[in-house]
Order: sequence, then C-alpha cells, then structure tokens
Amino acid sequence: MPKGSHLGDLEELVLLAVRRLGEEADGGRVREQLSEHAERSVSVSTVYVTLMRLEEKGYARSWKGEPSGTRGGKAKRHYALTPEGVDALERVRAVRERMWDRDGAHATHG
Amino acid sequence: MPKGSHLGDLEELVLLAVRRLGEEADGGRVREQLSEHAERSVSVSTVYVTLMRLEEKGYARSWKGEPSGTRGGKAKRHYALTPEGVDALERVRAVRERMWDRDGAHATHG
DNA sequence: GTGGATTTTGATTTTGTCGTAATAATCAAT
DNA sequence: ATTGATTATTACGACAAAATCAAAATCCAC
Repeated sequence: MPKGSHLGDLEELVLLAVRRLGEEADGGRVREQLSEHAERSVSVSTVYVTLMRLEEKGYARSWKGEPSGTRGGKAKRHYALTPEGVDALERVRAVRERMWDRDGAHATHG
Repeated sequence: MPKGSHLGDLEELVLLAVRRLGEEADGGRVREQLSEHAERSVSVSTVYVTLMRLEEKGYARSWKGEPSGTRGGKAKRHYALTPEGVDALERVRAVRERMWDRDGAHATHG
C-alpha cells in the first residue's frame, strides 16, 4: 500500500464521474454527475479539491480548454482518467465484488 | 446528507466484512477478512476504532461474548449489521453500479 | 470597471492510521 | 490460591489524510 495511492470514497465517485463523462469532464459537469447520479451533493470547491488530489495521485490528467465566448466564459480545465486511474477503479470494484459475493444470506433485512 | 451518516471507504469495507461473517464477526476476524479478501492490511487498532464508529453511527451493533477458554482467551466483542447498516451498504452499492453502467467505452485503457 | 463563470485558498471536521497502554483470561510455579 | 509470566482483545492518545465549505482570486465578455 504505497503512500498517496489510496482512493477515498469521494475520490472514487469523482473518478467514476470523469470516466463516464469522457473527454467532456470539467468541474461543473462532475458536480452535476455527482448530484444527479450519485446521491452526493457537494459544494463546487469540494469537487475541485478532489480533482486536484486525483491529479496529484496520477489517477487523472487535465488540460486547459478554450474560453467559451459567452459572458463569464472563462476557460475551463478539462479532466480525463489516466490508465492508472482506470486500474485503480477496477481494483476497488473487484474488491467490493469479492466482498459482496458468496451467499449473502446473512443480511439482517426485512 | 444528515451528519454522521456517511460511509468512508474503510467503514464500508468493514461493514462488508461483518456482513459476510454473519454472527461470527469480531475484531480479529474482520481484520482477517480485510487482509485476505479486500487487499487492505490495517493494524488491529484501526479495525476496532472503525467498528466503534460504525456502532455510533447505528450501522452495527455489538454484544459481549464468552471467554474462549484458551490461553489469553479474553471475551470478545461480537458485531453484526443493523438494518440501517444493510441499507447503507445497499445504497452505496446501487450508486456505484449506476455510475459504472452505460457504455463505459470511454476508458483510457490498454 | 462590472458582472458572471470557474478555479484556488484557507480553515475546519471527519476518517483513517498506528503505537502503546489497559484489560482479561490461562498457565506455571510456588 | 496468590503471584507472575504469557497471550488475546480492546481502549486511548496522537497525528496524517480526505472531505468539506465559505470566501477570495481569476478570467472572460460586455
């Protein structure tokens, strides 16, 4: 477990959001995905901070886009997964699947 | 998102471990599950602290067992999921499934 | 320069982490 | 059967990392 390679729960969700957005990922869109599809409504800053951390960890890369031309159309920073990011996502997924698998009859549920 | 209801990534794994252990969950077994099936080797104390936090959050309940009779066989504290814990687990699972679903063709992968 | 969108900064709370101390039980003498 | 060593389990105290947001800083068009 090398330092700085762990995926927090929000980091994972953000990575997932970037993934499904393809090359169209940016702060705003990621936040939208989170609140619309992941039951996680966080502030804008939370998203950015997480995105930066993900980039530092090597799970995402980013580049600067073009100004949009509209009023207040500052150039957005775009994000995409790195191969390492994809791997990390697949690893945690495999772990969870393993942990869920096998009977499951124990659940205390109505 | 009510306060103190979030599931951290380790908390989720611990909950999953308790779940698959049924009524036989205790600190040592949970730790074992984590390292054997979840690629997460943490210290004993980490497991206990997490278990306590989970109980405070209402996702797990615990009771004291009997001494084991063997050398050093102090009575263990046993854990099991509460219905809330099961729900929490199912909710995060559903979210992740939704986030993975649909095409997935964007992955930058070799 | 104003006004609107996006990103960064600073500060705080929650989670994750471990070393070590405290408990509790058995075993081996005495 | 008390005392001390040995082992397993749990609690405590400190600190690092992740999550979180409000507010400040940027950048762009008008």
